[in-house]
Amino acid sequence: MKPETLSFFDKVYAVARQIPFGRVTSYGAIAIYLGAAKSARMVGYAMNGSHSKDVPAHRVVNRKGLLTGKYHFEGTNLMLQLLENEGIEVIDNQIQNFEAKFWDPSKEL
DNA sequence: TGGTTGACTAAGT
DNA sequence: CACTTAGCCAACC
Repeated sequence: MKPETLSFFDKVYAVARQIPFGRVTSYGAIAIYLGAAKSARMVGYAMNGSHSKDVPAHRVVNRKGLLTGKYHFEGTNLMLQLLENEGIEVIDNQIQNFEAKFWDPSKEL
């Protein structure tokens, strides 16, 4: 492989695409998996371009399980709907039983 | 080339 | 307990 052709963003997309159905992860977890633990902000920043990618951005939330990025989706409830569609209960932008749904790429990938 | 940005996180007030 | 500050760093302009 030639990682040089893949920007940090592309790596983020690659990991995000591998998030299992019905599971979620955090920006920081992805950053750690990519070897840039301090670049959690970059992961979120990368998701800005996820619109044109096949990236399930709705499965990526902050480390509290809060849907901080839901306003970046088209509607106000699209992200919430997508999560609920996967069997994830979300109340007030907060994923319920978040720890059970959490998927850590550095451990499971 | 260099300053600004931000879908984060942890720690402090 | 809610808000603020600071650190972080790759992409963007």
